[in-house]
Amino acid sequence: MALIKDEIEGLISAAAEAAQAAGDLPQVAIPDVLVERPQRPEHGDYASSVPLRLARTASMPPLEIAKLIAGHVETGSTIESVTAVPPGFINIRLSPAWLAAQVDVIREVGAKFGNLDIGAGKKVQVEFVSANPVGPIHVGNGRGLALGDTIARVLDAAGFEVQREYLVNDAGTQTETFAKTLYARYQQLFGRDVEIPEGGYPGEYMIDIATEIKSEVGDSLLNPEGEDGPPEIHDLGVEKMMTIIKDDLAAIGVKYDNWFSERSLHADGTYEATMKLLRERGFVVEREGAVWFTSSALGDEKDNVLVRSTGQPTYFASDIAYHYDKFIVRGFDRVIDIWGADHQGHVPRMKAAVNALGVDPERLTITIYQLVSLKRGGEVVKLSKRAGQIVTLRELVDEVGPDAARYNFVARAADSHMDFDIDLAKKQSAENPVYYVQYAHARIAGILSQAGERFADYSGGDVALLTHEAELALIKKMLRLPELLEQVVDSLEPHQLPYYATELATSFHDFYERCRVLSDDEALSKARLKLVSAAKIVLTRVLDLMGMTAPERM
RNA sequence: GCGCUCGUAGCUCAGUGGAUAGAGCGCAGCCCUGCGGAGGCUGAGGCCGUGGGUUCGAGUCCCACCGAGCGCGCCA
Repeated sequence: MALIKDEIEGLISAAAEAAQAAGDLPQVAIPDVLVERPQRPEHGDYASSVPLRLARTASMPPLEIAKLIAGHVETGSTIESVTAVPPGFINIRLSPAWLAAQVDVIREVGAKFGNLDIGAGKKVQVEFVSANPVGPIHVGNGRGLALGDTIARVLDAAGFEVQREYLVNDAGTQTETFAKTLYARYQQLFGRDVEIPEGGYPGEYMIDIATEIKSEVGDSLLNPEGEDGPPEIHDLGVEKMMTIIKDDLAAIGVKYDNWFSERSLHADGTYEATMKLLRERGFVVEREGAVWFTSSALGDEKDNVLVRSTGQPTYFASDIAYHYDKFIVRGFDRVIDIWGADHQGHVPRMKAAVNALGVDPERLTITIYQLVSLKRGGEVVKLSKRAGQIVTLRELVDEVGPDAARYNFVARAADSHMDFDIDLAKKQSAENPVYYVQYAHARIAGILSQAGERFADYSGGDVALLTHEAELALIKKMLRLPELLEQVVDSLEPHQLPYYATELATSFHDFYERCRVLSDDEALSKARLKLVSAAKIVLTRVLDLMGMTAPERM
């Protein structure tokens, strides 16, 4: 759908050109017209500072330029007024009649309100979390989950063909250590006096998995004492771990479209094909007994090892093959990788690698989110799988619920260092913005169900009766959603959504306090019911974009 | 030491180079004989880490410094 913002930008742009054509304004280059939303209502609904930026090149006072351009703006039915104000802003006010009419538009568009077509069906992959299958999903991963899933939802709304993917690292040294730990636990269940390996995984869940395996296959995986465990331990363990992880993800409502096995890259020849391509393109050298990728030639600080002197490929080599698969085999137009800040040093070499494969690095976006520190009772809890002191995402979701967990994770910009105070999250659960927003929805549902008794059909309501300040403010807020989505698609910063949701709820609550919906005035009641139902559509949509529910009653 | 990120109200955080810097929580008050008070309204609380610079205009861009997190492996 066309954005009113774009329309206004076009009108101002055209007005500036018209002013030039009329000889009012000198023939200088006009900067891109971008309208902003002023903070103060007396500055109108949209504003442009183009005159201020034009003042120097046009060598005219900005206010005079503003007046000239304002005089040339073609005000149709959408715009109420165009005014030039000091020091040189053009303020634009939308027509109340046009605003009121948008209520019918929103109701007509329905659940799709906010959708954009900027994606034009392009294939985008969002890969996020991809935690190694060596332990349950922890709270820190929750941030990546909320980010990734929300980005995917927004891209989907913007017309991209989106795939959510989880890379299962089933081939690395970490899962080997995991398998050794598991085998030690397994042996312990048979009374053997063995200890879990150095750097292994001491968590309780390992005993649970071992017990499960024992109950399923008995002692059939037990090798003679002193020997390593059979490979089946590894595969069975990874499989069971992935089942736990999938449950954890389901608990917070994230559904992946694809689970990609790292091992498959080696099994199906993708890895070999990738190395061959890198070699052909001259980015591979052998040195000190290892095989290196010359990333320093492509802007990285240093070269990186692809194949260890032991013959084992590094994680980095697998990751290059993985991206070869994403871009060249599967043909995604765009790939978005979401990584924690502990992988930040990996970004330049991954970009370099994609470049080396002959893929435009612009097609790969790597979003880094800062790590989460957990606070409990004012004390910082270290998040470490190996220390066994993990706080699982499941624990958090069980305590605060999936909606609150999601809201809180997505509400922080990825760049910001996040302190997640578990005690506070629990304590505030009744005073949370989460419930503030959901309450607005429940209130609407209450009104609508009550309306059913008196106004079974309000579809004939005349929205032109919606002229109250609070009504118009609510409509304006609703109309912001598509603009916001455009912004999120552009920045990939979905933390704007929760803030918008809160503002929308505030606009509704304010309207509710000031305007009685169900009254003796039948015509006005019907018009307001339309407004309320439109607000319900938009609230539901923004909650859904964050993966949250819109409860009918609380 | 070098690199990335951050530093905004008591706390947790927003703030596409624009006009008088915002929200939630917390704090002090006020508003229910009409649709859900998990609500509304008012108030207190800020040298936007420090110092320079760019600009008509800087919380926002650049540089330096201070402080915090992360990284700098033939780990992932």
